[in-house]
Amino acid sequence: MVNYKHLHYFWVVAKEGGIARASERLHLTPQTISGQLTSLENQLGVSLFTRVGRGLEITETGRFVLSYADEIFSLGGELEELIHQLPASLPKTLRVGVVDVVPKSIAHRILAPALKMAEPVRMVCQESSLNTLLAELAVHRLDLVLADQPIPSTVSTRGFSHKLGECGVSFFATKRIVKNLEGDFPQCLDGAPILLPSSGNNLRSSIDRWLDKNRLYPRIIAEFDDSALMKVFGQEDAGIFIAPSAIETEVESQYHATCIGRTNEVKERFYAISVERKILHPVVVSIMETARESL
Amino acid sequence: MVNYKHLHYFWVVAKEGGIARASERLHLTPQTISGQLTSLENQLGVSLFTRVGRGLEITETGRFVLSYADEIFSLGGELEELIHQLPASLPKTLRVGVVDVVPKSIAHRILAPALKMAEPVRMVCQESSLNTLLAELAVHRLDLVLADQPIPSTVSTRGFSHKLGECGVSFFATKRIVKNLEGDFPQCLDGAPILLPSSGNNLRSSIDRWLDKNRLYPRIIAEFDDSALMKVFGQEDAGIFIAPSAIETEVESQYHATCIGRTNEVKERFYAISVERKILHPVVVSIMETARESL
DNA sequence: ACATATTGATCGAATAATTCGAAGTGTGGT
DNA sequence: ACCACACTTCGAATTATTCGATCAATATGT
Repeated sequence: MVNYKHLHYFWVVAKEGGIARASERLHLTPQTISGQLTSLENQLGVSLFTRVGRGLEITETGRFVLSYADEIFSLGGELEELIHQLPASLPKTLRVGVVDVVPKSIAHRILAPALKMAEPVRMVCQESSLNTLLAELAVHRLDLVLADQPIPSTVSTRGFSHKLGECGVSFFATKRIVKNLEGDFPQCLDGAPILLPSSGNNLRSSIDRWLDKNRLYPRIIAEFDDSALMKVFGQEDAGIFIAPSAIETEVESQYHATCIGRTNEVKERFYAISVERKILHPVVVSIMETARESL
Repeated sequence: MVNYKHLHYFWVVAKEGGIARASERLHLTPQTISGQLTSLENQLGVSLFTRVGRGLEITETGRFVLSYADEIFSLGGELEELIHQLPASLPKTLRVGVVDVVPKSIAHRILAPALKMAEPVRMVCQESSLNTLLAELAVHRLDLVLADQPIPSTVSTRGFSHKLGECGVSFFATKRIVKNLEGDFPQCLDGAPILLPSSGNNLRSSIDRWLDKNRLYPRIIAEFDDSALMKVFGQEDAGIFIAPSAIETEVESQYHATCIGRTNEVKERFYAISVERKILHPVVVSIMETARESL
């Protein structure tokens, strides 16, 4: 571990161009700084300065270290400067990660109550894959992750999954696609162009099983990590696409498609993942309650 | 001054989500960390965590501090990681600042020898105003500044100016401009369109004095901080422009202009400014020697 | 060439900080 | 009610930092 105190002395010495001047600025005696500088060199195992004449000259390695020290102590200075002029009471901020397969309207429905609370809440949303988000959650950069599956047991991350609800899935298609479908739902899916979530995804596995059971073999046009992107492709006549039945009407109006059928044999489930077993964050508590009602 | 040791403990506690887990990772007892954390809060004058249940919850201020700590200690880690895998002998790097009024070909002529030395030298050039460059020089981010004047006495910067040489100035113009000139040099300058260095510049003052003495009142079309930009305007028929006589042929061929006359009454001087009175950097030494010969 | 001021390095003692053991408080689970 | 857990407080032991005294090297001025 680098000693930041030593590094700081080094930084001042490098910027002041000598121990003597550095000692004035730091209100320390030169012998102190000289000693600490030598400690730093020993700890790092590199030489930072070379004596030349009666002064010091920074080495190339020293320059490299200096460039880092510059950034580090600029940040430190900035922190000190800003910490006191922070607004007295920062708005409560809720940091949410949304797994990208979770439909945006579902996410909105779940998160909306947070914004309607008595005390003002600022929400910061981030969208990514489950693994990325779990990593962020682990280091407390997120308060909550919205996912379509509980925390996988293969992941070593500490965390607890809270089921928010589940619902069946509906199939959607634009008029142009519907026109070419033969037969009723679900038989019409056989041989039809379809857009699906990527393999490895939880919902995808369920759908695959269901299609298989019903001897339906649609033509897979494309696979998506992001459900919104999938829907946009669907809107552009790329193929049949899927969404939770709970948001049927939103999908129909937003993407100009019609629901061609639904099943309750495939369930899409939604989970809130948090670090603590017991939910502490008051905003999260209210989210969980509302979610359980509305799904 | 923030205590980076305390800040580091805070960082680990925040990332691990508690003092107990942090103490394991740091191989310290919880009471140590608890104490140091309280010191940090007192020093900063803000509260970073609040007790909730039997654990800690980070405050909004804490989150703010955490975001800085994250960057700071990531940089520190990066530094530690990279410091040992640095190439054993980094190429000697010479950081030069060139004041923008100094013609590029002059700068090249002065700096070229550095690249032809026995040991490999990497050169990093930066172009800006004299004041900006002197500030960089003061904090040892530059080894050398190439300027058209010695270090101004009004500036508090420590530093020493070494005269590299001087030469007269030549006047250039494109064919289209020459065609409209009346009389011989220097009378032809009177009333003629001219491009000049900005006011406040050293060379500019000399030129003004010289023009005045000779009762020449050219029409000043534009003023430039950057001599290269001025020449480009000259090339595009904007007016007569000026360059040191030493680079007459380069200017003529590069900017498709002809020299219409020269004077030795206006001298352009070039200086190398360094922090130490005695030049230590071997590369700089060789630059100075060659420069004195070639100008 | 010499004295002198300036700069950095080394040693050991005084001072300041960090750390840990022991004991205490409050909380949550059974 | 009890115990296990997480954080605090207090005082003593340990460790790190700082400074005075001293030395070595070098540049500057006479």
